[in-house]
Amino acid sequence: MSRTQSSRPSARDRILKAASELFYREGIKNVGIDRIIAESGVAKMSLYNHFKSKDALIAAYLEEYEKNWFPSFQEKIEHLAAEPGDRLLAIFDVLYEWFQDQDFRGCAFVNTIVELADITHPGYHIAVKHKQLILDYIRSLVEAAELIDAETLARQIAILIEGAIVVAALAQGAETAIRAKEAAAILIAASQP
Amino acid sequence: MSRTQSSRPSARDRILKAASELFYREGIKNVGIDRIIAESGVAKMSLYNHFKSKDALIAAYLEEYEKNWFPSFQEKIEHLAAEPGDRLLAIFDVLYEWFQDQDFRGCAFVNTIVELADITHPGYHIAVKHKQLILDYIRSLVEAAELIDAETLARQIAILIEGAIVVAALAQGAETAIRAKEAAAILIAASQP
DNA sequence: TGAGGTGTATACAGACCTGTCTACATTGTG
DNA sequence: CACAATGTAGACAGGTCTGTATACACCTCA
Repeated sequence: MSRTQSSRPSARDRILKAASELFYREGIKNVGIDRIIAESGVAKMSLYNHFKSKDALIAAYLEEYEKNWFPSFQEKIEHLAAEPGDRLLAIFDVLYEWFQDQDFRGCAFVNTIVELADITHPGYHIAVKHKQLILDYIRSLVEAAELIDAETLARQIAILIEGAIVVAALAQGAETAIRAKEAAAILIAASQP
Repeated sequence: MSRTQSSRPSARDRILKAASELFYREGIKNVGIDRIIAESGVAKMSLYNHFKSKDALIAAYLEEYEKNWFPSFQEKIEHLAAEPGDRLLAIFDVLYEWFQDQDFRGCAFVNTIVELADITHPGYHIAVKHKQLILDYIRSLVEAAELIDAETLARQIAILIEGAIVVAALAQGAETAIRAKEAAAILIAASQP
């Protein structure tokens, strides 16, 4: 697994970390294998021993991203609010934090799909699964809040989330999250039974 | 300008047409110059006589796209509805049509920015200008409809539009436009003076 | 001590990509 | 007709990219 004595992370971990940062910040097609091995301080053969190809590395990058992103997202929301209705709104406070990150550059999954432009690439299904997971979580909150027409409301909130991410990334304005939150509040109020 | 006798479009027009289709459908980085000249039936030197570089062609592609997209968007909306409040909702009917297009693959400007990942690229400013134009148009409709807090409402509707585009592109579901329309109607109703 | 697993360093093959060069064909205009 | 502008065809230089091959170093465990 990891090196026994040295505290240095394993080659695989360093590759994934470097690939994640570079792929997200500069785009998949703009980052070559040589950049990744230079950044992670690993030999090229080590990379190809751990990952069959660049496409496999891309898929691993998305899986790694998902494994970290969603639990962290959910944890932050549930730390901010206890009631399901409040948690729906807290989503946008978490987005607000995220948008303020210096390196924020939109959704890694959406960006990757745009760059790949190929629904047969393994990364496509990981991205779709990711969006499904978020939608399921929103729906569970909407249902727990006992709001009417849960499916529609959940999907509308998902639209607000995606829209806020795109607008914030393009205009570089975190306050987009606040406007989206106000819009979500109005939709939720209109869905009271 | 154009060929006098033959009805064949000029080389420049054919290049732009081929580049637009290929760039949008397959992504900028996935389409090489050779593909474009093959598709447009033009010599490579003709392309480089009309466009200084691939980057210049990308910028021209975005300018061309903008020149067609927004007037057509506006025209369709104003054909569908006369009152400003109705036109705000008609936006989403136009999106619904667009999403059903076989080749729909999201917003060309957003996709290009994601692929370039470089705010110094000339294409970046064209894309930002495009989004500003849409926001200005929405704001003018909101103001004409005499709704309160025009700026906020306009930006919220813009968020719904961007979100609908992303969700529809990812899930390949045109009905996303209808859910976004219902959400917009609720926001508009809440903004009645 | 010696074997095997893991990582390193680097060269290289082969594909592809942008952009340039040269030589030739076509067409409208004075 | 002759000239200039425009387009064609294709070779090619120079760079980048992915993925492979080779030779060597280190560490662990028997």
